[in-house]
Amino acid sequence: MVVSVLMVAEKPSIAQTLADALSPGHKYSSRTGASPACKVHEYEGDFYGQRAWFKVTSCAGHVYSIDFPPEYNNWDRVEPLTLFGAPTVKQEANPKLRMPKHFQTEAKGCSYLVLWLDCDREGENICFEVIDNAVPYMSSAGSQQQVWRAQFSSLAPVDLKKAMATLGSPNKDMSDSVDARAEMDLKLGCAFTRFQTKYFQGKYGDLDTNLVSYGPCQTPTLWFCVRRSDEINAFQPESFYTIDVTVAKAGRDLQAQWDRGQVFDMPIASLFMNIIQDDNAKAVVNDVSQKEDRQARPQALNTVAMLKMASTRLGLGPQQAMHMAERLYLDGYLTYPRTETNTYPKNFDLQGAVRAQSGHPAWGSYSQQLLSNGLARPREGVDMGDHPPITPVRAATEGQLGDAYRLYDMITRHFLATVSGDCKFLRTRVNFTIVGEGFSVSGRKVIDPGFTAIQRSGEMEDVIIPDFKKGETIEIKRVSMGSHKTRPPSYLSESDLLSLMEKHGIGTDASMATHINNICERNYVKLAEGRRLIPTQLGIALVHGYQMVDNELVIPKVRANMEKNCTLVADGKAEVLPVVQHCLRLFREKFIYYVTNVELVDQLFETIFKSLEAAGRPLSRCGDCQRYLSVVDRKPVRMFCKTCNRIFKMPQNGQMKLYKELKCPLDNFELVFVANKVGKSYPICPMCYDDPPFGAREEQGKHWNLDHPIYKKYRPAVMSCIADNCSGTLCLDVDSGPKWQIDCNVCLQQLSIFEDKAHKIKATSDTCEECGSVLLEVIFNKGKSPLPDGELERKACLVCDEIFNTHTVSKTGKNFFRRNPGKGKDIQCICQGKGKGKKGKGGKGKMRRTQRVPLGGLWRV
DNA sequence: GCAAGGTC
Repeated sequence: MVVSVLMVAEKPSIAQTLADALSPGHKYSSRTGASPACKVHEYEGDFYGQRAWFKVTSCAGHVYSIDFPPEYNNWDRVEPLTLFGAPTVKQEANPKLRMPKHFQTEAKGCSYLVLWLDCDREGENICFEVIDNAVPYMSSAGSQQQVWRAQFSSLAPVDLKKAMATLGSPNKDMSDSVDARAEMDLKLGCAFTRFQTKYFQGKYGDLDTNLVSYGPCQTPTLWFCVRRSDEINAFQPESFYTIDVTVAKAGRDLQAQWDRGQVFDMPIASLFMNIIQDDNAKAVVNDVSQKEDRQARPQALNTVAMLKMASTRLGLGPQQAMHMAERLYLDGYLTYPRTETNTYPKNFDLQGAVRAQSGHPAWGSYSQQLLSNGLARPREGVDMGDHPPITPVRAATEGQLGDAYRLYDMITRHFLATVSGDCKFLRTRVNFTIVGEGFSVSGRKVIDPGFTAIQRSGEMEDVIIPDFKKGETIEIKRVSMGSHKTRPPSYLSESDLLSLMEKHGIGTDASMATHINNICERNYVKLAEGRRLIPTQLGIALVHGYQMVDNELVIPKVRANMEKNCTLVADGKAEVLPVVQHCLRLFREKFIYYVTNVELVDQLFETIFKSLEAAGRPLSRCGDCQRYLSVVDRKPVRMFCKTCNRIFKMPQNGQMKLYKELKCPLDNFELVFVANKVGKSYPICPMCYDDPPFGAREEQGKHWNLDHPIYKKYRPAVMSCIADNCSGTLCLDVDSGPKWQIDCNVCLQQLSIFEDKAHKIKATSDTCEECGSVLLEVIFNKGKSPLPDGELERKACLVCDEIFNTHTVSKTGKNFFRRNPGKGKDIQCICQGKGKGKKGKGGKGKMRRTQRVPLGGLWRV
């Protein structure tokens, strides 16, 4: 019997590597599965003594990502503090890839599942995402273990085969630690980000960011930049002095180095100066030494090293470099670009990789030379067991790669450099004394350029000096005292920042570039010349603000502590729940403290940014207070009412003007015209745009021009809502007759009038004598009136629940109709005049009739 | 609209 085995890798390229390594004779067929991204490779082989049909496929990273349920994603209605205790849901990380479906279909009929995900915590976590989708659809494996985990430390065929022979089980603890980290990151990141964003955007009109974000990785990343900027600002320059001696030999002037380097005392420097300046002073050579020195060939490239080099040598930002490297990887030019390993695995085919370059127009001959002379043994480094260092796979020209060629060129030259010899050079040092003070002149001559022949930036220039002999006297050409000042350090470069992040464990090889990009995008730092990161006033205010409130919010320790706690979970020394709860409780406290002390941060913002009021320009009238709303034209574009203390989100693109001074029929706000250069121009109501009426939440942010169906459905502004604390407007649903319904456009309270009976209602200019509310005019159909006769006009007060007959066209004279409020209770009709009620009980001239009030009468529902 | 982590 042939059993089926499903094997799953972390990404498509590894599935292919697996099939190549494990299928007998490299014979396998490939097809597309339910996911457009992940192929399925199939072959027949042996699985622990059974004949088996193998299906090798992959994920594309995580199947799921964590988020809040939709109801928690409304920034206006959810208090950020509640996020700490909010539930979370797992969503498909990329629904287009249809990964769950992919595993469900491939799992059918399989008895065994072998998980080949990357051997790190994230990989372990993805194992369980796969298990959740696959196992319920698999066939029984009898008494055998059904789910297996391959543990491999390299992707070399030998290692993969070894892993296949020694399968283990997935580690739930490691997986749990990832869930723990994800939940904490989500909750505290979102809580702080939402609070800060709303707080500062509600106060300032010229914040130059859409989002005032906080995160356990991005915030410490910013902290590094601000700390350096603080150091620069606090820097006090100090004077120091040098003795600059120029000697001459063979017609050449040579600048000598003073053995003391520099002194910080002016009198001392002058003293030496006086001694040396003596007319009789002589420079006598006391030593000439020559030493062979070498510059070591570089280490193999891992991600961080590549990003640093791309930044310093190519001027490419980490994010940009990462994208290029990914492209080159996907197109088969490079090995996987996300790796921490900077040493080649033992069985890495270095020869093959060099041979692949031997036909290249720029470095083909160099590669051939390397091959014929023999490759140098690469330097040792760290093997993290994830992926080999970043290495070119096949040769490519500028024509093939376009823009990305620069990066490819850098990586390939670097690769060739790692298997080239060291750069050897001869250092010559001539020591001489002038009245007992030591000086020297140095020269350098390259003996063997080694790797610098291919890695241009490593190139060294010769410094040739004439020959000197011990004991000889040299001519002193000039002596002077140099006065200098110590200089502050520079702003951090991208490369410096990457090093710091790596050192402090902020982010991963795959995410560091994103964190740096984030702080740029949020306008916390600006990229300056030499790819240096200068914090903006916003970035500085934020970091200094955190420091004043709670320094632990911003220092790298924040991340380190979380990681430490997650490690406890991964090592099985702690349970997920208590760890997550502990950390969240801690951060909840920090959050509360931050919120209560945010004024400290705000003090810093105050000096930098303009208040909403100062930044806005008056545009249109508020529907509630009839004063002018102001618009803040910079993003996020918003309007605000100073009097009502309310902010209205507005469309982010387009010029805003007043629209014919027309008012929104629903809420009386003056309409605003949004003029777009591209696309449509349209009028909107600030209120309806920000908070769509009648619960049309899903339409938030959409255009609410006057053609919107909701404006046709409702006859507006019947009167103000009668609910407590509601400023809404009661609007008549024009489609609802004859069972007329009146809805509040804000609190959504629904009222209805005279089920089945009323013909038409509208607002009048009369008010109720008792409560002062606007009275509605209610017109009944002839014959359908609860009253015996004809067509009546009445006015109704929604607040007092009363209806007044004001006029009748019947012959029965003046009627008065009153109703006792309450569902199911009787209403009474008292006809005054000469009417004749069917069941009239009153005497002459007075008629009484009772009728059961239908449910859904004239009271709140 | 938010975090950080995978990868496409």
